[in-house]
Amino acid sequence: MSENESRNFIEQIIDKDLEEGVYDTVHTRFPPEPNGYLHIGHAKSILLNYGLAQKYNGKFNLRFDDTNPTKEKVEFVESIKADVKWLGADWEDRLFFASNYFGQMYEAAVKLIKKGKAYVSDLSADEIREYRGSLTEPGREDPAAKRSVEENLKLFEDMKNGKYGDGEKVLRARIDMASPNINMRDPVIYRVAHISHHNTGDQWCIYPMYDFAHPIEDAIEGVTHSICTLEFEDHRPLYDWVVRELEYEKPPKQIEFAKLYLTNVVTGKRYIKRLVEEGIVDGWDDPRLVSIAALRRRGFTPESIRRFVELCGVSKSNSSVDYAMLEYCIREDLKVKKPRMMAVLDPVKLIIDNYPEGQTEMLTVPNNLENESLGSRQIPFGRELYIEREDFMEEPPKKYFRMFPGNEVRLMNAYFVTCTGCVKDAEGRVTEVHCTYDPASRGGNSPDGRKVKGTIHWVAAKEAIQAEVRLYENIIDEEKGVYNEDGSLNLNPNSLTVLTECYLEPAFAGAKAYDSFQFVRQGFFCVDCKDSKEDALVFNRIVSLKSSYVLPKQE
RNA sequence: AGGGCUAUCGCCAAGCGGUAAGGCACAGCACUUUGACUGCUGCAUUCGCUGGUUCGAAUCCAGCUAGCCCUGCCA
Repeated sequence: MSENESRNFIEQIIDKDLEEGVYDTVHTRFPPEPNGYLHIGHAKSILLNYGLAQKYNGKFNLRFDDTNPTKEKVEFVESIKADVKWLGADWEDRLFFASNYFGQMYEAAVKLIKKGKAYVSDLSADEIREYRGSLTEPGREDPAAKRSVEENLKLFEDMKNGKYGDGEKVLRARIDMASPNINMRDPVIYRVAHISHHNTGDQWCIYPMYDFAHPIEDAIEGVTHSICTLEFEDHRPLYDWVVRELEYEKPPKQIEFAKLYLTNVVTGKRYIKRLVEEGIVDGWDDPRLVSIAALRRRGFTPESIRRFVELCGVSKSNSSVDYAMLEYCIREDLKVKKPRMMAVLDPVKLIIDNYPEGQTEMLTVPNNLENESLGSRQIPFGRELYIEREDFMEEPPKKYFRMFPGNEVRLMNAYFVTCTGCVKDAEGRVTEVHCTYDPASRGGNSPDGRKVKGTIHWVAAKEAIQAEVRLYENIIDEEKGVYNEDGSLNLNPNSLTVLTECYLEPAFAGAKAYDSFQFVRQGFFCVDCKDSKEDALVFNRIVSLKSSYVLPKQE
């Protein structure tokens, strides 16, 4: 790391800690609860934690914070592991489960009881809420708060041994019922739940609460900087209380940062759930969503997401990053890494009248002019081609320099052609565009040095692969924002357009799921995996190139 | 008198008492085997507001204002 690089506020804290000897190493963790799928917001946390470990030559753990069996499933454990791995965060051999510490947590609770810092309460959930007071009024002491250590020990053991039903008893930390911070008003730290746990099965019927469990998990693993989001700021005094009362040496320290929000994107679980249930999207990995799986399916690379998170920065102010920033990152990444291919999305036939009928020739074209290491490929060229409907205009506006009668353009990497006219159907719709070619201009340059202003892409009609292309746009209408006045989601009805008559270069025949490509003037495409049938290539258009189709403004 | 946090360009974000970095977006020009890409140029006399301290304040102090979070036996 370079000295003059500016450091974010977390790095500044770490620098200070290292300098003052508070810690002599950096150890971070990503602690998801396995209760759903990861999204772009989690990516920020993962990459932030992993990045810090890398930067300071420290360690990074992946830990499942599975202390509430009512919400957790193994299915999510697997998808989370896959997503974290895909993003490139390497936890090496440090994959942990909070549930594996249940024994130590139980002992920690016993220790608190012995110190007189915790007691078993008989209050119901409703009563506890009532006793807790309100934002402006202090809470009242729990009637059970004065129980003896011996009695608490016995009761807690009974809780563990299944003597009580769900909700009958809880263990509370004895802190301060009058604290202005509601989290400190004798928080519940253990509850009874007779439910099978995905990892520990029926071994336990009491489970620790997050506020109690999390600092212990961090301490056990030797985590130094426990990074979480802003809403936990109020919990920090409790975090500190737990590690202090449990007398850990070099206790971990909690640091909070602002979550990543994207403009005009739904990240709330309940909204996504609704979109899925109502069939508006086709699942948690629908390309219009921003789950990690959706981004992957849409062709985003791990590198592009890493870059994005890096560009967003880290701070404590709530903010919403412009979606255009994400698109910029994938464009940047793909444009030097991927071949630039040709595809015609809205085809019209182009017939070269002076090209021999039945002849096909192979042309060698560079894959990417900016990256020679990508080599070149062979593409077929023939008498009949497909070009983009918008690349021909019978009566062109000013400054239009693609195809129109009498104009000469370059077929990219092929020949110069001069438009001679078009054929229209009964409705006046152009069905064929005609032209003649200059055989001397093979490869796209004329030996006499004459220039053309326009270059267009094309695909040989006979050899082209017909594919279905799905164009995904943001599911939220960008003009109106995320919510309507009544609080409902403001959905964009055109968020998915399916084009069935699209023609791609034959080179795509071998494309695999998740392969992404850059297309000349048309953005980036990714081979979809989910719905692709055996013999059909389905492409998702992922990002459009800015203003690629825009004609000059007409006066 | 409930507590905590935040406020710098349309969107992120540096800045940590010495006179407003950078990126995205946007606009213009140039270049171009696509009008993309690339390159260049432009884009906050001003840092939520009002006072104060200082030779000097986005940075320190005071008082306001606005936004976010907190009354789960969720995390």
